Amino acid sequence: MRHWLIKSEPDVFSIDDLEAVGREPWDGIRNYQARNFMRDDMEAGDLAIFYHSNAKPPGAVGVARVVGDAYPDPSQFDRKSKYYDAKSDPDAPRWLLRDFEFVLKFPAIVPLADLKAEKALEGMQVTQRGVRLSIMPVEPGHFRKVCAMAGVKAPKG
DNA sequence: GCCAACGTTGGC
DNA sequence: GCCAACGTTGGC
Repeated sequence: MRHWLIKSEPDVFSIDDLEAVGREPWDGIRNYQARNFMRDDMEAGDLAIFYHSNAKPPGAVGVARVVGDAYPDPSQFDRKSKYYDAKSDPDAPRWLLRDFEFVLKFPAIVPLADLKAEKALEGMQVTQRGVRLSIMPVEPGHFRKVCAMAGVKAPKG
């Protein structure tokens, strides 16, 4: 099983929103690297740290799980969507996504500043300057460490 | 709101 | 296929 980190702006879709709906298609990803992770490298059951970006403070707020297989992001064909992509061919969709389900919410946010300050998380991508991917892989040890910092037991895949 | 960093686009 | 211009991300 692999581990991931998924970013979301809480004003748009927060960990509380995921808890409320239970399961959510991760639509609107328009970056090829992030798409490739979802399409090629994720498997059902993989766990992801849910991260709030553009928040005060930004940081890790919970855990989600990959559900099911990759499939075309419907918003790319929706003319009214801000994610509409006129260049995507319905016969060969450019953007694929996965669904994520709620696993747990941390008792309190683990702020980015704390992640950066933690020696054991050295090299974790989200703490590195200039890394703007909205989906990125996380090492198993880093995943467990973030859960420990949050005061929760790392869930099993 | 600023701006550094990075990805994408498009002219050539 | 280079690279300048532009748009976006996201911390601060």
